[in-house]
Amino acid sequence: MKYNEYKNLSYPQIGDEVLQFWKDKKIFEASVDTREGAPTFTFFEGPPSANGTPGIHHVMARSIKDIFCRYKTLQGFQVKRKGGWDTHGLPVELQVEKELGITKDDIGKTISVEDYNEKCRQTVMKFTDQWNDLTEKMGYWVDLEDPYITYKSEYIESLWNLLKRLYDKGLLYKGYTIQPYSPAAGTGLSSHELNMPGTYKDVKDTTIVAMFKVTTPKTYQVFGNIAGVEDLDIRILAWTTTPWTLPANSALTVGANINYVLVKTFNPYTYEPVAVVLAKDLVGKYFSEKGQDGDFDGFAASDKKLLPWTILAEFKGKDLEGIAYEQLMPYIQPTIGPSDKPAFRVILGDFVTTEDGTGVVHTSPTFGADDFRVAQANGIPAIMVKDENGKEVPIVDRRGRFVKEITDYAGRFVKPEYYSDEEQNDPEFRPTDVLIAIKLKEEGKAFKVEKYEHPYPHCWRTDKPVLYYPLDSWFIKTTALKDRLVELNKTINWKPESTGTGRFGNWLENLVDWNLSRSRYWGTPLPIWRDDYGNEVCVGSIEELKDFLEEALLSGHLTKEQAFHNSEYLLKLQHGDFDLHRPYVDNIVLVSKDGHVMHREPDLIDVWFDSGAMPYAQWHYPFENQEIFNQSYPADFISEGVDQTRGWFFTLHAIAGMLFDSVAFKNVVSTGLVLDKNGNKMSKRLGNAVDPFQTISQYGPDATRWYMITNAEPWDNLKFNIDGIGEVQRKFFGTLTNTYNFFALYANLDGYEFHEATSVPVESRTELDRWILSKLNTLIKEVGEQFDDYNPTKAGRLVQDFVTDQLSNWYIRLNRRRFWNPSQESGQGLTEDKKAAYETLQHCLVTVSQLMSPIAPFFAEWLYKSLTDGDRAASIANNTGYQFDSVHLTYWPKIESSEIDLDLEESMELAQKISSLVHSIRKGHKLKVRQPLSKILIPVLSDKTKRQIEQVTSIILTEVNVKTVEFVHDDSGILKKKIKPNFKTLGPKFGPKMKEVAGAISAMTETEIKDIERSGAITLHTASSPIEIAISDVEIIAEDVPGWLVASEGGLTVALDITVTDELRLEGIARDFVNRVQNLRKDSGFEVTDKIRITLQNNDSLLATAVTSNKEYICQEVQALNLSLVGDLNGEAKEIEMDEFLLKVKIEVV
RNA sequence: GGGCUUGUAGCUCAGGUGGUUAGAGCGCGACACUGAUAAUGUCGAGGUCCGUGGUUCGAGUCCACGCAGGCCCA
Repeated sequence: MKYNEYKNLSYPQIGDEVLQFWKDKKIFEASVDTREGAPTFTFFEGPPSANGTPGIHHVMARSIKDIFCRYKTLQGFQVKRKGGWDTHGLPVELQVEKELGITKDDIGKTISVEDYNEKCRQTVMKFTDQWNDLTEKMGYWVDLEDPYITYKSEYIESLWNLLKRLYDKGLLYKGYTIQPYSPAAGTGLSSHELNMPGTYKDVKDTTIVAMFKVTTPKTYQVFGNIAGVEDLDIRILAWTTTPWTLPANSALTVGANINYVLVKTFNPYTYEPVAVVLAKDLVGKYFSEKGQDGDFDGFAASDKKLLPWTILAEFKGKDLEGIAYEQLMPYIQPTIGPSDKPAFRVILGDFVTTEDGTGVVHTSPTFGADDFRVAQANGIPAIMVKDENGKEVPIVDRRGRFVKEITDYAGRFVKPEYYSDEEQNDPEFRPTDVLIAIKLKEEGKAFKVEKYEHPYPHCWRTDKPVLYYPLDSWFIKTTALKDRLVELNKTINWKPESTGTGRFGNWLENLVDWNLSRSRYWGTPLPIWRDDYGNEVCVGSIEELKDFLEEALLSGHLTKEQAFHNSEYLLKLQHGDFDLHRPYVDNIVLVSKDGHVMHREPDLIDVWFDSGAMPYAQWHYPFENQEIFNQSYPADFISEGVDQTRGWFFTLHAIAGMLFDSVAFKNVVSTGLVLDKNGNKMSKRLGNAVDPFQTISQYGPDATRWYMITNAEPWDNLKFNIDGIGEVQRKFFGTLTNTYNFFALYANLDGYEFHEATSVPVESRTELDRWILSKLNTLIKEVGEQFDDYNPTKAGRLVQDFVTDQLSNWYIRLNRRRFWNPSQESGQGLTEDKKAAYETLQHCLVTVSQLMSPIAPFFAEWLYKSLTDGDRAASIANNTGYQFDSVHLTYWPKIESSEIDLDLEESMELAQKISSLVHSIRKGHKLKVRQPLSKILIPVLSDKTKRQIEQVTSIILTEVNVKTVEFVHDDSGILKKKIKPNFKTLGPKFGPKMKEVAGAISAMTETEIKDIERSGAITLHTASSPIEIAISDVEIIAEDVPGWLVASEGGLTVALDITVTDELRLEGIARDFVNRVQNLRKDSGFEVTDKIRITLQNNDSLLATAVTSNKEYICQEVQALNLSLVGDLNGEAKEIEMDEFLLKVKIEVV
């Protein structure tokens, strides 16, 4: 047997078998090796972390990656894809802590850093086996033999090298960020620690609405028009729940589009006249309605409980920008840096709301993250002091006390909770916030002081409130190259585009410096050593580290212990069994040129730097593989989830742009999420997560991949419904398998073999053959275009529609007769016609296997091999088409333009439409297809349509079981025409008069329609004026043939003669008879090739006549050698129901 | 709160540059076929195109404002 036939095909089994085949024959390796020397297509693998188990969304993400790599391989590119593992970072640490039942506090106490990191190293690869297993089973081709692993020394060395390059360019610097900090514990808190339950507690704080005095109001336009402005004491109101930050105030932030008002009133504590600025929406919060436009003159004499007030002016926040005010608590003057502007000004910020407060935010860059950001963006300096080493520090020390420069409160804790219980319980005790409130009231700088209850974060260790506090951090100065990064981004092809221009583009536009520092244990150490005297080195390689170590040892400035650690490490470096992680590198002490010892900055770097550096570090560049790197940079293609936009996509882009003035990737597909079928996020906790292993073992990898890819475009979220996979399996894979089996069944019966040299020339094949080949070539073109456009969804849908609608439902169905025509046994050999049919179908199927192979690699392989294995040896010998062992080693099919016949495609479309219309009429009149009818009438208004229909007439006739097609021409006089306005052309001409014109056109008489057809134009008279209509402004269709049954759709009309003549009736009965005999054959278990003898009991003259007069036809159809009518069958007959007869018949194999 | 994104039939999705009657598959109903048969085909029912305004002769499509979901960031 040449083509394997399959009963009860199991898709998971195909997966297993093909996987084994790939392994045995090393097909993946071959798919790379056979492209040696060809242009490369570079793909970067975004490394997953193997410390968790893979989920169904990984199948999705990796299918996308796999698809384009396979596609480009088919296109002839060499596509190397190195796998990788992300191994550092917080999730690993957390998992280890969970497993060991410890917290970060235990590190260095109950467990050494050394042991802790060792545990991380083991844990991080914990599920590697599962990942590898899934990778194989889902058919993701990636090199797992030699993956990059981010914790390896080579990898880290590359990172150090990149950091050194940044450092040398002055792009790596030490600054600070505002982070949650616990003075009681003396440590910063991660966002994870801040999200722990119980962290936020309701506390009652003293809050102050402070009054910031505007200097020289009349110089500002916004106040300029106010009468008597020079006499006003204008104060901007700003509310704070942390009064202790007021001495550090250096700006006020307002919302650009928020409405503010200037309100004339009195200071509620000093009763001095004043005019205050606050958000309009919040006026009601501070002023009672009774006081509006109240008695100003009589206020002094009143009990002063009711403040009179009146609105003097209203303006937008943006009108206030730049206004200067007097420093509220002038203990310390800001040091103005080179890029700074003066402090104590009004600036704009997007985080301002009118939910509470005054709509003006008191801004102290050292004690608020928003404050810091907005201040930096506006060049506002911070209020800082210098410590004993001349280093700038905030006005609150690390224990939470004011520094000495804040004379009134020097040494006081800013939060009462930092005092001991005893101190707090002293009746004389006043929290610092209260002292500040009193002082401001006395100075006439407070508008309102009150207690306010709100949630505030607390340190989970000490239970004391957290401060937002500036902590040292290392930064990459991404802002310095922002413009270039924006430029480079414009050259990247983003799918979808909006991620690139929107999410990513906006992110670049609003870029801040990249904070590299992480206070952790398991990660890449920052390779910077420094002392307290301004000396600093950045180590860029292991070689350098050796040199520095040697220098340090020779310097004589090390203690005994330091020298011991250093020489120990140096020895390890020399032997190659070193570890660049903590704690080992922490013990290295270097010595500066002027003889000071330098310690490593204790930070680790952001893991995103690890992954963003993979283009270089995966090859241990620049220490090794320079050539490979140069060939494979930048990447042609990457793909990850859209959530990576500010993660991996950014870090890749930033490093490439800053160090190599290049993009890191040219094309990127950012993928959406995989949700459950109800659109909820999948999570193990909710139990709605789908197990990828189970899915693949149940449905096989191909249906799973096909479903995920064709159901939604990659960047849309996918609502994953397992039933959808079943549907894809039945609909697409089932149909395709059936189609193949159909081919195999008859090809084997006929002993068909493919010989390229003697194949039937395309031009001498049938209409249907040429049509499907034309469709096929169109398909190749379109699928290629979609893959080129990185749209696998559209590509897959095109293939699927071709297979189900065109190939199976039209080509195969209409050609069945050709295939089962028993030419071989009747001694004719394989006729030219049959051969053409096999060749056409086989070619279609092989091509389909290629087109679908990127998406469904296993099934495509199975299909390809089933179709071509038998021809392999000959093909190799003759260097012809089917020489490749695997579909994945073939080359993308060439588009044979000469085989594309769009006119024929249109013809066939007409045939399909006409057939459908006839079926519809038959249906409406309960005329089953088996009853032949005599005539279809098709009105045609153009010669082209007529010719196109004529080309496929025979196909239509067989499909709908009608004897003839007749065309009704325009001049026959029996057509009834309908005229419709063509709005597209009429629109520009008539515009507003459209309704009138459309009405006039619809009302045209038969004569007028003839007129416009003849002369190409006509003048119509509407109510207002005569109008000129051209033939192109209307659409004329023949929609009715009076006296006939008619159906029409889209301008195509079909009329059907439903008269059943006696002759047709007999023929119908004969067909019915054939049908019953066929059933009987099948029920009796005869072989398809068996010849039979039929004996029919003559008990009805109509039936007898029908059978006799169609005897030849019947015999041929049911392969009867003999058909006889007898008087009585003596009970040997089978009784079968026909519509109106009781059939008594006997069949036997001859 | 901000940026991006999605909303069309019971479900999953199509619907260049606006053109009047909005499509497909599944599901559902009916029928046909019975030599692709645990297949297959045909026909049918099913829609306030998230809402409200606006632009236009004409809006599923363009604009504005909302509502609901998603992601990222605060």
